[in-house]
Amino acid sequence: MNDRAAVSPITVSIAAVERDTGLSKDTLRVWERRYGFPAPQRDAFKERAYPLEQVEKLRVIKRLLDSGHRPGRIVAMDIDSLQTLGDALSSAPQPIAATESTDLRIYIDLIKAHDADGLRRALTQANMRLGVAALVCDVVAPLNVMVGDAWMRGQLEVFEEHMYTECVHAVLHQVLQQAAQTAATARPRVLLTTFPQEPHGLGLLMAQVMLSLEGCKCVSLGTQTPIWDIVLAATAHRCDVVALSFTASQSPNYVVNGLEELRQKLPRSVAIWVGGSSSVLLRKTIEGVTPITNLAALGQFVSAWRNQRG
Amino acid sequence: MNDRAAVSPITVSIAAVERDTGLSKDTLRVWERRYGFPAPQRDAFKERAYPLEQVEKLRVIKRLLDSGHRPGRIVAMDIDSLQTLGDALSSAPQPIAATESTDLRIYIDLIKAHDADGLRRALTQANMRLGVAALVCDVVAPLNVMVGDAWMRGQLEVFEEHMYTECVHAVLHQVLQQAAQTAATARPRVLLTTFPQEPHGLGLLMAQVMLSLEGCKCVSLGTQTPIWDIVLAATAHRCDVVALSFTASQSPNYVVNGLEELRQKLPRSVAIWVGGSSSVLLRKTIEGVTPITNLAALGQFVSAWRNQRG
DNA sequence: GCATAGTTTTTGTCTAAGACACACCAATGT
DNA sequence: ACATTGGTGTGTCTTAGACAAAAACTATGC
Repeated sequence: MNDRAAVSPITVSIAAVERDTGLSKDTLRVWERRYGFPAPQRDAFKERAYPLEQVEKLRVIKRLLDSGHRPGRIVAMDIDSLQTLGDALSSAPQPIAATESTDLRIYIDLIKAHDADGLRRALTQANMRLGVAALVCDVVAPLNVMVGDAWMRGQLEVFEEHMYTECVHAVLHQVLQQAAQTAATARPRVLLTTFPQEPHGLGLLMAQVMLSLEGCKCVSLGTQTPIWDIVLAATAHRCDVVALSFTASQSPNYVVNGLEELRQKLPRSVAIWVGGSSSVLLRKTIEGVTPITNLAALGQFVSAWRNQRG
Repeated sequence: MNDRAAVSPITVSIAAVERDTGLSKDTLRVWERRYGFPAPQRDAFKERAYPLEQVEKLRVIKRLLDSGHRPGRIVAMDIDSLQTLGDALSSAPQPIAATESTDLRIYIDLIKAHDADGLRRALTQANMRLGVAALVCDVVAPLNVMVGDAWMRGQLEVFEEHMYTECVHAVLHQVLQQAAQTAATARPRVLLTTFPQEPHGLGLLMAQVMLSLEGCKCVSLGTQTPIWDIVLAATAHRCDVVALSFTASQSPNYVVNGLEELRQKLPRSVAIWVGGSSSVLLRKTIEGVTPITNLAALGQFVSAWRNQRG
């Protein structure tokens, strides 16, 4: 039926690689020309057929790219050097107390045991023991980082990460429900969403929890709202703040352009708050856009807003 | 700074059109060559600059494509003819009683009024009044269709649809929480997820609610799980059934190929149940894959499974 | 009248190399 | 110390043509 593949063990098409790695077809072809990697075989129709090991390496490269490395330096490196680079990276920025770290291991163990119920229960208990704010800032946030790292090192399967995300989602939704409903007249009114190519909603949900705690009125649009619709929604809901979340998988270019475009289309009276792990947010300052470096500090920004306009 | 645009009122790049319409750059260029539409202007760098009205028309075309029309017939049509086509389409398949329809209008009105709190409250009340099953099958399911249609006709903005989705998500999560927790030993154990290019999780959540009602043990991976990871997860969680959800935005080709691949990699003892609005599911029969035509009938499939293996 | 098999059309994706804007980095000049 | 310049890295866009896969149509046989 499908006479493609069949050249060597298992190979995948360029379209599949684009889906799996997030690198565009154009980029894959240009790297091949410039750096000699990837070096796909050709199938019966002379089209590129990527061996799985090369796709694996491309994923590692993508992850390193997201954390600040440049293609010219790393694309041609062999897989071992890349691994070393990755290890160095993930062990460096860990300002978490050792006791906390060991604490968090029990969650990782639950993920590895595929115990969704247990994970949900453990998170709910952490909520009761530590309180909502600490659950979000001291448990979920560092856990996200640990899970991301473990995945990059190949210690965690994709489906295990998915299960984790789903559990956290459920627990945070529950927390949000329990938190006393905010009055419809509360201020500031905050619109939460992400840009079109950002599918990760966890950061958004964490922000929504923290903002609700601070007594803000939150309206979430979920993920991937077109920029023009963000503007329309902010107007329709009479929002004071638009809060956006970005992960490192975003093209920095698009993030900056998008934010500038949004800033231009949105009335100056509406503030833009951005957070997440995308490194551009810290490197570049965009006029009229406030970067939120960590979730625990969100309360201060809310206070500042109230002082200025309340 | 950005000297692009500026040719005419407002134009967008080909990359932006790809994001907004879901049509690939290749497709956009080939349509231009073959059908004479879209007919983008050129910016200062001779790159394609699409006027907003053309993007709007492309979105309508995309929607018609998803519901079975073919490009050659509709791409060159003018906007009015397309609109007529769309109206004919959405009024035809509506086996909903008139009384129900008018009932559902109140939800649409709440969406139009941008009243997220009110919408959530109305849905929660419907849950108490009608029960969980009726909420899902008689309210949410037909509402999804109405919202989709209203959006295609331009009666609803994207952000309004997003708000609706987010509210339903929250309510269903809440319902799921309240439903008596299923024992860990309950059977069948069902794994819920979608294929990589399917971002819509609402159908999944509805199915999870219905399955939980029937006393199944559900494990959700959220959306967009790679096929290989579905196999790994099904094994790790010792699942009896893998349930997948598809919307019409899926390329039929990919759906069928993906299902065949999954069927091949998964042990025969694990059933595959598929549901959703993708028309291929009904047209083609795939060996070892069970199509679920409507949510209300899910219970029968669960009973059948239990009779056969319990 | 209708099923099956074979042919034609439609459609989206892939290929190739080149051009070029924009971002980054370093070395120069004030 | 700091602005300006220039080189280089990088990804996206451009072109037209080729072609596989799917859909639609046609012909044949019963």
